[in-house]
Amino acid sequence: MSAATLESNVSRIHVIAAAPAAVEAPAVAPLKTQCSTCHLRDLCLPGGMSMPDIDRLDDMKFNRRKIKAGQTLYREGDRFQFIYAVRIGTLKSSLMLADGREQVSGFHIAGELVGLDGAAQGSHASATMALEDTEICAIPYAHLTDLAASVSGMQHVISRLMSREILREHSLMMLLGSMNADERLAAFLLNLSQRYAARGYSEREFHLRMSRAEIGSYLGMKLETVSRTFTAFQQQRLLEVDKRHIRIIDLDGLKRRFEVRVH
Amino acid sequence: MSAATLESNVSRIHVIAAAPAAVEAPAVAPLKTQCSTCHLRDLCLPGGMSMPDIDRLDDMKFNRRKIKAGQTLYREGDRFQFIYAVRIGTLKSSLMLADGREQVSGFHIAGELVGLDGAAQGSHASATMALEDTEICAIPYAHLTDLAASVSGMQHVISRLMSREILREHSLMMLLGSMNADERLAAFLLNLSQRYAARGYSEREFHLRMSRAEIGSYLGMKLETVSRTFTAFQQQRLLEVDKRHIRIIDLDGLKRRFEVRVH
DNA sequence: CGAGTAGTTGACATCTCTCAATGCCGGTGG
DNA sequence: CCACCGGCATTGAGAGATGTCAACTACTCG
Repeated sequence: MSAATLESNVSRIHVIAAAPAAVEAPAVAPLKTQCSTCHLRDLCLPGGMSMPDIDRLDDMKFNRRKIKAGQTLYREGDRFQFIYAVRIGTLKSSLMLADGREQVSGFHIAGELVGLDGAAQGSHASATMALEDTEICAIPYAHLTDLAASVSGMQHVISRLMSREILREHSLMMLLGSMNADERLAAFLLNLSQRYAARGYSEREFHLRMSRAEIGSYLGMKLETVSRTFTAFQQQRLLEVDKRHIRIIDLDGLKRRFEVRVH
Repeated sequence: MSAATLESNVSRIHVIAAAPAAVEAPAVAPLKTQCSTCHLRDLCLPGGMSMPDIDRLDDMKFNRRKIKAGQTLYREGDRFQFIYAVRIGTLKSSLMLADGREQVSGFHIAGELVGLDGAAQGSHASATMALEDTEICAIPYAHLTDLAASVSGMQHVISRLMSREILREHSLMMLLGSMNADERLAAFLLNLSQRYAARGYSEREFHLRMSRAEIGSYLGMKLETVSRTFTAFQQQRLLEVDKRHIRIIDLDGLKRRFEVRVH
């Protein structure tokens, strides 16, 4: 059921502070990862790259880190050094208004990349924290751009990643700007469903890793409204909801209620 | 007053359909532009680049195009070939929901870049049209990425542009997700004010190029609410509003009402 | 001059928020 | 082992903000 338990026996290393950008692998290194043998390679950074290009990625041997539930990967204002690929677990990114209001800007699951927002000003504009015990690959951004100079395809990969992030935010803008509560929650659930499906999990049954308040912040509504909308969907026999466990009964019904390509 | 009339005597060429990506300049070429002599160079693509790098940009000799008010630069689904730098005028970009609902995703003025959203999938995700007679530089994206392979700084420039776009959208998400009507309109006006100021125009007095409905769509509210909020601001002596002409009386008051870094 | 578009304003409907009470866990400590 | 506590979720009632519909004005363009 839980993605976290499926693979939680991987390593025991905790690197919380930013790791030094060591290129040479020391004799006894922290756990390193190669893209070519990663089970997420088609979804993640190397998606769409040619084998020789992926080999060049392998040369970089990315550091892995574990982040416990509730710990932050980076905060607003932190120096931008890495982008991060989620291996296992779930992250949330959020923005802060001066008066403390929070806006969740995204949830990230295995195979997704986080941290691209830092490239514009050299520091992160958002904060990102783990919603459950999570493991990531830290990809030194400078090395990636170096690689882009020599590997022709890499330039495109970076651009595509960023552009994909722009598209993702487009969808959220659409949602926040022109949809009501029902449509927002339906869009959110359908989007999650698709992303789980793409990773081989059930598209109809999953466990939410975020609270009602976090969903609400992401969707621009209050937690009570999220809760009421869940109840309404349940009464309309679209879903079965038990706290954070969701079972979609009528997927087409949900889609009919709202058809949009999110992400 | 109007930026359009200031410089409308530039050229008379109209290229509406996507121009062929002609690299070799024909004997009698359409008007070409060099970044190094452009009055917008500090705000636009070459912003922050070194002189030798800008010289490389000059070699590309971008085509200019004029777009009349109401005409579109590209539509959702069009092949992604160019990014566009606004020289004169104003553009709006928008996204479409299946049922026809529109969400304005941005307004673009001189020195700003448009079209980056196409890089992810090779086709544009949004449509962009001119709100007044507008002139742009068409920058062939493929040439830009070619250049990135040879000019070390160019890779960073592209990434920074995209990341800036991500930040811009962050602000809009913040706005749509966690602000009320007053705050939205205040943020919108302050943002415009800053952008005009950065271009040497008045930060206190300007002419809106977009309708109430377009502002509303951008801010996630109905046109009537936009209108009422304008009236309220006027009654609070924050603004003087005469249709699309805005004069900010109490800039600090507006900021106090809402402090956020947008764009 | 007439039609059409854009903007404003009013009255009312509706949706979402706010505040408050309650229930349901899971963890902790007596 | 049980009582208690804190965090999360649900639900209700009422308030407040924004949307809807409609009327009216001012302009612009033919």
